[in-house]
Amino acid sequence: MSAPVALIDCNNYYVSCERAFDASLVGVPVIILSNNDGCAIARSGEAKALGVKMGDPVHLIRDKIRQHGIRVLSSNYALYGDMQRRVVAAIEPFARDFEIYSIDETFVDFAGFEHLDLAAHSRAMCAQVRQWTTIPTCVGIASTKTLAKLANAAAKKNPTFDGVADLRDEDLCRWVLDQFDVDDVWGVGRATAAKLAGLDICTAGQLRDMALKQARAIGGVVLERLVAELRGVPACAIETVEPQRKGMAVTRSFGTPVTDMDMLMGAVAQYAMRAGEKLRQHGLVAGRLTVFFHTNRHKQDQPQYSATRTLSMQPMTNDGLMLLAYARRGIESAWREGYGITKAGVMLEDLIDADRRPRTLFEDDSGRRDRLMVAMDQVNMRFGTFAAVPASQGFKREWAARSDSKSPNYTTRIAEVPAVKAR
DNA sequence: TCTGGGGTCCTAGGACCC
DNA sequence: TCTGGGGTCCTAGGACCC
Repeated sequence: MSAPVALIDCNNYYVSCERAFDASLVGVPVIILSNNDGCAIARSGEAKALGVKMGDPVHLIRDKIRQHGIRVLSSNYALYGDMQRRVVAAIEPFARDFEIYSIDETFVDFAGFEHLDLAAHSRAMCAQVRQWTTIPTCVGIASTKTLAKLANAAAKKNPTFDGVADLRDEDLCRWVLDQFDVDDVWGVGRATAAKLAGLDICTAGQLRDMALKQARAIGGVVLERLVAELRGVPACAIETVEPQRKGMAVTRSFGTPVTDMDMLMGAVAQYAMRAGEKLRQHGLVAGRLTVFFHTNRHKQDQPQYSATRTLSMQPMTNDGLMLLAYARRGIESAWREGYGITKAGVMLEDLIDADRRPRTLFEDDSGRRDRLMVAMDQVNMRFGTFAAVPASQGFKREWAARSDSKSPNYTTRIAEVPAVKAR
């Protein structure tokens, strides 16, 4: 028997974060919108019960929102990111080790804890998270990460588990796997589910019983590993050290279409500067930059244009103004008049640690540019994003994404911290 | 008027080399 | 007239995740 693995997952995470600071959101249907206030990306239980689906475009559910008085909020990532820090701090004392898998999910290594009643231990962990953050959580325990994901889903779905499902019991595991559709399994998406349906494999239990060879034939090594995991044979370990990242991106949709190259340049200037900031935060430099922009693909009756330019950067850099210069070249070479551009972005690849950066013969080693970047980071940190920007970015930002109903930065900006009044 | 953003991994196929 | 086989590296694209 392999060591127990648990997945602790926050319920309706973004909504729960908002509720922590606004009691009027408790007990009523709430949805959180994607960037640009485009579609619903998080829903309270009440909103799910009203039939709001993940990814529903908000303009298609206006009637439902009005009819049921659904509360609608723009997303507030500064808040969700900061709350995650607090959630993880509450989990930490209960785990031998852990892997932060996403903004609302953490895998917990329970190796060496087998002598404990792990369900009780997990409930204590959830109680700690709730006390420190008010955020409700569920836990799934199993012998592999894939089974822990399903255990967690079972704990959320079936009230008899009371928030914690332990699938190390084989009979219980079989019973639960037969309850879930194959596309509920972690790693099975639309394409794979369709192939499996052709073989009459429709439940997680049937997928577990599939021949490994056949799994390999239709879904490659990924599906083969997945079937092994469903059988309780670990094929993916808990990653407790954060792996070196391979790329990063800053991309946005525009609030209104952009038809002017200078205006596009303004948006991309902001993304390039932000990308440089992210590189410096992670202590990295990049060797390759891709800039892209395109028209609205949902409107096929309008003229479509999509462009991508990839440039290799020498020397490798994390200097925002350098990134901006490369991005500018890409845009100038790809720009065409006569289109309404609705999205653009800057992506960086070939990332390595800044202190392992290969030196080139003719570069400026004085460090002046590094100091400029440090200064800009400090100004923006202290006076708010966009306090110091290159002139090409402009200050009007006509293209800025919509964010009409964002909650305050309760925990990350001192001016917006909620005040508690004594009576 | 109105449809997100940011990642990872795997595979196939071309270029190139010996 | 006849024209190998195998390895590596890189890139683009698909699939999936939250």
